[in-house]
Amino acid sequence: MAQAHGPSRSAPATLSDVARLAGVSIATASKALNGRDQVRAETRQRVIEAAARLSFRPNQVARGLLAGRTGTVGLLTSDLEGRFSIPILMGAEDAFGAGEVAVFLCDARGDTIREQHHVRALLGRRVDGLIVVGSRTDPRRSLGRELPVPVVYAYAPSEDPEDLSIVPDNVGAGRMAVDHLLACGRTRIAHITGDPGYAAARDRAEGARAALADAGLSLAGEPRFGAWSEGWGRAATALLLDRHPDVDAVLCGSDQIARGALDVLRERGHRVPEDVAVMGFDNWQVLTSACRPPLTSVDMNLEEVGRAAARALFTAIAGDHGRGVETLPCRVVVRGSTAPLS
Amino acid sequence: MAQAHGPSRSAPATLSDVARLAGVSIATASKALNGRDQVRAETRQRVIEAAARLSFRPNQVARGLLAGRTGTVGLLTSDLEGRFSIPILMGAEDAFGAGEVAVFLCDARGDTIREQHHVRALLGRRVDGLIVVGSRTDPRRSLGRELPVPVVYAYAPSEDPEDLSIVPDNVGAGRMAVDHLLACGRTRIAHITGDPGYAAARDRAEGARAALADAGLSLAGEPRFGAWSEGWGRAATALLLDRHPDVDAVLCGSDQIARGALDVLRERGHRVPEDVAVMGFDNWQVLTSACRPPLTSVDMNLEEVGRAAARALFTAIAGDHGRGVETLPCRVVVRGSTAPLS
DNA sequence: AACGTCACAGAAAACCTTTTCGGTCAGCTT
DNA sequence: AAGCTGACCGAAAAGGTTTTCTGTGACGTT
Repeated sequence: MAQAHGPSRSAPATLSDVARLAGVSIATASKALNGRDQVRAETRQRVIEAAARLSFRPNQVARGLLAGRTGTVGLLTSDLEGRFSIPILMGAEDAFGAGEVAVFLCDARGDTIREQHHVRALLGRRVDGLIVVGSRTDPRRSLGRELPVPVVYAYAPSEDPEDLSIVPDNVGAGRMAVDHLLACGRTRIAHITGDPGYAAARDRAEGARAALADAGLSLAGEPRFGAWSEGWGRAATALLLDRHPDVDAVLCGSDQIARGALDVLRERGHRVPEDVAVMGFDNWQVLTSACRPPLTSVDMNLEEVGRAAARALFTAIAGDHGRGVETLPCRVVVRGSTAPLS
Repeated sequence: MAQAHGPSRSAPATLSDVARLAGVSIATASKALNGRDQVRAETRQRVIEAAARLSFRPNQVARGLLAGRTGTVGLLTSDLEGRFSIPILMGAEDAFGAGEVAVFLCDARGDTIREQHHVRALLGRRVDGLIVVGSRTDPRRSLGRELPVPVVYAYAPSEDPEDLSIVPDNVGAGRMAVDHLLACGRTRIAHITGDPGYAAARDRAEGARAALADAGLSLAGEPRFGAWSEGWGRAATALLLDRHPDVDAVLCGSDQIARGALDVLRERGHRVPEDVAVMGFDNWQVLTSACRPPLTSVDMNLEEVGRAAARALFTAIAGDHGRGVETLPCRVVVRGSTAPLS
């Protein structure tokens, strides 16, 4: 199966090939192709044709060496598997791709050693900047202030306030969720959420509480912290219904938890959304659309987080450094699991 | 918030800085650091210390320009959002990272124009090779034979048999699934699967049929093609139970379909796995562990597909080209939804 | 003392592009 | 005819590293 011929592997054409074919010097060829003046229109045309014939593509490596900027950035994720990195990565890739910047992808797999290794490798390649994507919104160790290139932290903020971090506004997300439920006329709202070790869980709960307080209300019972799983969603909902049979809304800390809640509600004969409204967080398409009824959820706008991080890195590379933690708003996506009380 | 000072942005040390500090010429410094001979041990030591003091990292850009190989590859996905690309990407990143190769990530978003654009950009950066990751196992258009670097197709094979493609063995996966159900003593096996426009659906069905034929059996009814959704899983299972109330196993074309099937079975009072065994494909953790009972599923070994693609690209870059479609075996992951008939 | 050998260090070329600066030539003015 | 202007083109340097080739001493041999 293996063999050694393969397709044509001729070395790509260089500028001097183009120049030779067009009968001009290298310098003239460069000027002609880059739209600089000092070149007669007719000469320029000859060069352009020669370049086309050889399918010449300027060597970005050489250009990078000369310019001191390579037009590349490193994107360092700590956990590709987790589903939060992907939309951020897509947003960043999108924003950079438009700006002719190429992205090196590195996955540290949650290992600090590997992360250090990747940082060194990326610096060796003279990236113009770095984006560090975390897997949780809890603050993470800074890469340090002594790096030769700007760094932007996305999703997981840096512990160092001198660094620039872009994160979704989880507190605001909790507020928005409760505001939506209040707008639906719900007043007995319970909150079932995930692992209290996660800032996301605490922040969302805090936002929910604050929004209720603003309305002169409070949660039905304490927030129920547990795990980010359907199993916990089911268990906690069962308990909730025993203790507070009159709830008219369950705000769940994730779509998975919400899915579990929906299943138990349905099994126990509660109608959603007529009797009880249910909401989740993350707006994870596969889950929200598989739920019965489809799940209203708060979208964390992660793709926008990625785009914003990319833009921030752009301006930092241009010399204009930001600092501190910048939060981005989320948005409620309404589906069948919430509706006004009739 | 924005401002212009920021951390130290001194240009990284160059080899000539090191040489000057060590009091030797650039050439000697290079030889000392790269372990070549022609350098006295004492001199070498001085150079190494100087390099450490300046935290010198050789400029891979310059090295790449000289060597003609950049130590970079392009990873071109057609659909990052879809969950199949990610494990492949992780496997490839893993295999390359160990080999000191850096990966450019590009997402074409299913758009041919954008794909072409990315290919050109990557070639301009003089990548040593390309991996093209598809979102479906259906054959896709080749990038062409005239590219100056080797290309390996992963997941979605190239239409051109001269190209090298690495794909999971969906036919084999169908066989393995049925073999497992047969080993559990099941004989009345139904198959509910997804969109018949997908080769994955057809291949798995074909494998299932072949394995049953080998055992002198056939499917309970025709394979039920539909959509890759829980909704279809529910609907098809309801129909199936009406038509064939005596099935003792349902092989589902995806974990989502299987989840729908499980829900309907439970709602109708069938015990899983005692009365009916249920299996899915893809081994999508979030789903398999959220199911009641946890779902037995066929893992497509996508990470291994990514690793194999990376290895194949490695050897292709070394000049040893493969061709044709190479299939990789899958594996059954047994959980609570299948068990021997008692 | 002349020569050869050996160990080591440095100069320079190569990789490819961009940019600066100097040079050539036609055409024009005085 | 001499000088000037302006348009155009090419030589060369720069960017950082690796490698080849050419020294340059020290030392040992004849």
